[in-house]
Parts: sequence; C-alpha cells; structure tokens
Amino acid sequence: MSIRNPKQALYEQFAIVAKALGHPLRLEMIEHLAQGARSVEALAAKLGQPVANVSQHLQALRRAGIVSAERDGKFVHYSLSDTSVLSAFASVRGVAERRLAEVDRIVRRYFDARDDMRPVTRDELQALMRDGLVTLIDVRPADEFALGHVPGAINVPLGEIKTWSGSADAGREIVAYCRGPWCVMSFEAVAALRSLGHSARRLEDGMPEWRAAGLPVEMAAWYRG
Amino acid sequence: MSIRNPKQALYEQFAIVAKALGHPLRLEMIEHLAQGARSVEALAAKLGQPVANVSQHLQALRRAGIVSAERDGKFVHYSLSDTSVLSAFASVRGVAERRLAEVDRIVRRYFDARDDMRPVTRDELQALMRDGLVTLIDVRPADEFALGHVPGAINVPLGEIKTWSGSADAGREIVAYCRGPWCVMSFEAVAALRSLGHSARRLEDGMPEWRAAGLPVEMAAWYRG
DNA sequence: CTGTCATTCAATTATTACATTGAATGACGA
DNA sequence: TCGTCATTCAATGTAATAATTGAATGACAG
Repeated sequence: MSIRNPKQALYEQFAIVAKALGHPLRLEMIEHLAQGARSVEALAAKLGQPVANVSQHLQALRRAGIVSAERDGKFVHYSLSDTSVLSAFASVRGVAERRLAEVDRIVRRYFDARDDMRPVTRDELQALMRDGLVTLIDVRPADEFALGHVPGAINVPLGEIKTWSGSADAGREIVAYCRGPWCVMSFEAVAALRSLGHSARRLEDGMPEWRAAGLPVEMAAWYRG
Repeated sequence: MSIRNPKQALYEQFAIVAKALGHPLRLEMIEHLAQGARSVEALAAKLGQPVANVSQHLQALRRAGIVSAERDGKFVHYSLSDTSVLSAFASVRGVAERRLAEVDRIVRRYFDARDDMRPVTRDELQALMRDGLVTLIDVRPADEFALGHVPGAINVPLGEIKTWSGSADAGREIVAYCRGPWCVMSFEAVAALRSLGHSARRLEDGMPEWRAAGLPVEMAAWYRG
C-alpha cells in the first residue's frame, strides 16, 4: 500500500472499487440490496449462503464504499451507499452485454427468443396501465414487494404463478417485472405464463431502475406512515 | 466454470468484466488506449512495464471483451472495444470519488485546493475559445496529440511547460487538459503555470470524453487524409 | 531459407482472495 | 448478571492472480 506516486495511488483506489464488483456473489448481493436495506442474516437467507461468508463479502463492499452499514439493536442493516453504485453495475453489465456472446447465449437458453420477446419499456408500461390494457405482476418475494412496487402491480411470487394464472383473465396481456434487467424471475414467469396459454411480456427493467427514474412507488399498507 | 444455474452464470460473466477492471495497471492501460490504438510495445513503454507483463494484462482485458486486438504485420494493435468501456470506467470512478475520502485526499495533496481550482467545463471552454479569451494547451505527449486534439489547442508536453510559458502572454488565462478527468498531467501543468505567475485552470475532462461527447477533433497534418 | 523483431507462451515464485469452521464481540431481555 | 442471538473475527487450507524469466511463435526483410 506504499504510495509511489499520486497517479498510481488514484488508480489503486479505482481498482479497489472495481475489484469489489468482481465477484458473482457480491454482484448478486448488490442487486438484492438495490431492492432495499437488508440485515446480514436476511441477505444470507436470500442467497443461500453461510452468514459468515456474506458478512465478509459485505465488509469487502463496505471497504470499497459500495454499501453502508447501520446498526439497529443487534441487527446491522446494509444498504447501497448511493445510486452511483447502480449505474456502475449497469455500466459493467453494458460492457458484458455488448461484448460477451456468452451472456447472450445464456439468456437465450433460458428464454427462447421470438419477435414478441421484446420487453416492455417503462414508458410503454405507463401508457398501457393508464389505458387499463394490461395486468402488471411483480414476481418478487412478498417482502421485497412490500418495500416498494410499481403502482397497480399485483404481487405474484414465482411459486404462485401457476395457481394465480388460473384466476387471471386469459385474454388480457400480462407484464411481469422483478429485480432488474437480468433478474431471471421475470423470464421464468413469462415462460410459465406463455406455456399456460397467456400472453405475457417482461418489463425491460426492474424495481431499482423504476425507482431511480423517479417514478412513483407504492408501498404495502403496513409500511406506510 | 460449471454452470449451476443461469442466474449465477450471468453474474459470473458480469464479474469477469469487473474483475478485469480491478487492477491499477489495467485501468491505466485503458486510459492510455482511450487516447487511441497502441501496440504492446508502445503501451509498455508508456507504462514503464515489461512487455510480457503488459501483454498478459492485455489478454486479460481481451478475455473480458474490454479491448480488441488487430494484427498489423508483426505488430498487434490494441484498442478499446467500444465507448461503453469508458462509461464503465467513469462509473467506477464515480463510486470511488463519492465514497472514498482517500481519493480526495490524494488529489488535494497534489493540488492545493482554492476556489479557483474549479475546473473548466467543456461548454465553458467552447465559449471562452469562441471569444478568444484563453489559451488552450494539450499537455499530453506529442504522439497522442497528433492522433487527435481539441481544435485550437497547442501541444505543450509536460516537460516543456516551463520553456513554453516564457513565451506565453502572462495576462491571458491558460486552460490545460490531458487524458482524462483524473490524469495528473493537467494538474501538474496548472500547478507549474501558477507557480510561474500565470493564471491557469484545468479542463474537467480529457480528450476521450471530448471525443465521446461528439465534439470536433483536430488531427495533425501528417495524419489527415 | 535465415535472421530479426514484436508478441505470446510456459514455468516459477510470491502474494492475495475465497470458503469454511469455530470462537469472540456486542446488544438486548429476563 | 446471565443467556440468547446477530454479527464479526481469527485461523485454516485451497485456489486464483501477479510479476518475472526465458523460450516459443509468427511475420517480415533480405
């Protein structure tokens, strides 16, 4: 850590941030934290990882200034330091999308591409919702839905898609969204709904992007006030 | 590299890109390549690093899709794959700037902050140049200047600042720019000019950002056509 | 075909990152 | 004060990454 010259010292600081983003688990953690603050234990449960491991990765992110911690009793709630983290994540994803054929291959394996695969943009969705033309479902788990969702969205966690679709109007198009543009839950939801005979598309982004765009966010009643 | 599920596979791909950015030398290489394509040897000379080391880092960047290589005789010219790389770099820098007090500290050590430290924006510079109020100097080495510079700029490499300043109009403000917002050459140039009694400021960005903004770029005569 | 030169590869060592385990801390409630 | 629980720390083995060296490739000139 000896500072030979300021130029290299600066690059070292930038590298610390990039390095902190350079691990799959930490990226997944960031995407979860983008939904809202989480305790170490809650995050570990979401990720299916040992608590100690998650704690150490969180500290790595904290050292890089990517997340911040706030103690609340015996819990420590971690959250993203600011929205610049999300844009850094998006930029990295942008490079990966543009240049790594692998990413495309993985997505296609997951979701057979058709012309109607085109995702719905935020603007399109707002128009469709205003005119009452679509049913909007939020396929994230209930706790994430409660912390904030697109106004008018119905919470249908992935496991309940099949049950729910029985009661849904078969002739009405469904738009699904989840955590972000590469969150696979909305892909799975759309695939499931189509196989059940519904017309369904994905929202191109997820909740964090909706919020970052300054659009209105609705919260569950027991969180209000 | 076993693909357990598509979600993790995607995060792994994103992590590859971020990991490639997670090394000071590679970040410095990217900033150099943002000025224009370079051969391995030329880049190694700029960085003061052994050729083999630079070659291996270049390959790491290539695997991540950040740079691309083009063979030309016995030379291999590397360049940035696309401008999304620059925006990813900028985002990482943004997180670092916002969150790491260390960065601020390093910059301040380099350049004692005053109210007139405020850098000149691109828009301001264009207005100042149009009205002929400032002298614009490009403090990068001559080869980088030749590959493209801001119209009207004079090339004054760092080592020639002192000599050049003797012939400069002492009452006229000087604006200096170099490779990018954190490139220290323009900091050093401004510090040197001020100590010599000149009024000098930095342009907030460098050449790559100027080019990425779609602004006109001038090339040396022997490169034209 | 041979020599030269830019680049890459292969092998080595040192360093750093990672996951796991079990123990230590720190705050709360009884 | 004591026990409980969330979190962190410390220690371990393993794997990945980095810099260095010298040899191998691949293209050009003669």
